[in-house]
Amino acid sequence: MIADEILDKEKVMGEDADPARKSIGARRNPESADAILDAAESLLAEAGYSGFSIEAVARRARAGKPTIYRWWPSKAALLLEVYQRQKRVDNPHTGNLEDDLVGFLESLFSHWRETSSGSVFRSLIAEAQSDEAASAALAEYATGRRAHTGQMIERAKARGEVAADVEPALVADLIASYAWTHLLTNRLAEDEATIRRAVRYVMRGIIARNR
Amino acid sequence: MIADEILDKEKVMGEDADPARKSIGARRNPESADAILDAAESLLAEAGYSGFSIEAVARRARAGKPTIYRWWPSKAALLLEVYQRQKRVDNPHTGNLEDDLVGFLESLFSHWRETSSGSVFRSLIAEAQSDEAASAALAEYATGRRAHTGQMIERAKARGEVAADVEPALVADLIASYAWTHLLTNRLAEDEATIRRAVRYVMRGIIARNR
DNA sequence: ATATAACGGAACGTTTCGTATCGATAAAGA
DNA sequence: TCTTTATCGATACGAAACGTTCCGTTATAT
Repeated sequence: MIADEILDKEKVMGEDADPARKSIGARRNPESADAILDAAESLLAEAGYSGFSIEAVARRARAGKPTIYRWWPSKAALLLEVYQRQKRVDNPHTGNLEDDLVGFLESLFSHWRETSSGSVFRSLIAEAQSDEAASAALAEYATGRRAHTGQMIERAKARGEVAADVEPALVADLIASYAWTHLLTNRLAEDEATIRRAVRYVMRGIIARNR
Repeated sequence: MIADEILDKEKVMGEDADPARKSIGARRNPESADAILDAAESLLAEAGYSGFSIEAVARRARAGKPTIYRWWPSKAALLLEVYQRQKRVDNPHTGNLEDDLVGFLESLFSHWRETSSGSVFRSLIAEAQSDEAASAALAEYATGRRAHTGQMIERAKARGEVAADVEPALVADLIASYAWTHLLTNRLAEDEATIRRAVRYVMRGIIARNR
């Protein structure tokens, strides 16, 4: 087919991850975009949300402000992509729900502590208070994340580890809330024992009695 | 005593709520201060954190910006006082812990929904991401609030309603986290049944078995 | 080789923060 | 009654950041 060559080139050059882009010729320079995202991420890691401004990002990335605004319509959009680019914490599956939940929270906390991810997420929450798009994106992400954790509980329920009348989504909500609040109040340094005790209260409430 | 008259006058005029004030002659005009706080609160109620700026507050309160900065050192400080001026939701005591917790969450949710309190609190959380003082104040408030809820659980424990090995502070943390997260993700409209189901999971985990 | 388009840099207008200066006003003391 | 003092609103200011527009350059695609 004739279009193949064009498609190939577009694939190589474009990395067009955003299907909402209108103009045909519009495509990012991957190097430039990466430098901008890297700069934004490192600024957030160093100074948190206070140090995050489009101009500071442009300075650090040696990019022009118009370049940033060409690809990201607002500060919130850039923040959002930095956030989405980060690696997800995946749910462990040890065969024991309590260990799964504790392991999940521990790796989430350490991920938030040891990378820029915590700062980015806190900034996104802050931005969501004054930006509608960020608020919607945050809500959507939170819903998806809860569903993911819910599946972890669903599997335990299938194993008979969890009582039949337990709603995994609600339990996942409790667990996720615990994590969020600790992030927002600078209490990520909890050790495993504390986390395990908190999880145990939830566990005792949902565990199958007839074992 | 000789000092009585002077003290009386200071009491009438000053309403010196801020002991950190340095200059002796410095005291707020209560009417002016109230107008400023009212303006800030109504702006937050109408447009949320987006509509909150010192200049907008000054315009609405028919006050000068320097007047605001004379009494509040920063945007965060004003936000904080608006927040602290709001009425607290007090913990019910029905003699049944589950009813207490559900009642507490319900009245907290409706208070956040139906007054400006929710907007103010969300704004405070946002501000805490870029202002150190707001962050410290938020952390302090959160600690105190958890302790308050913890006492509710402590009472139930004294009644024998809760297992002996339960740490009230940790359970209070779970409950408060649930509330915060729902505020931040625009999920305050939950009905009583949903809240009760969430609380029930916690309850089942902490309830005394030997009843 | 030429047209296209993204790029960095600079400048612009706007908004907001927080500060400084000014004259007016209202209350306290002599 | 007159003077002093402190607070008030108004206005202007510098600094910073947002988001936009223009320009000359560089790199890509045909």
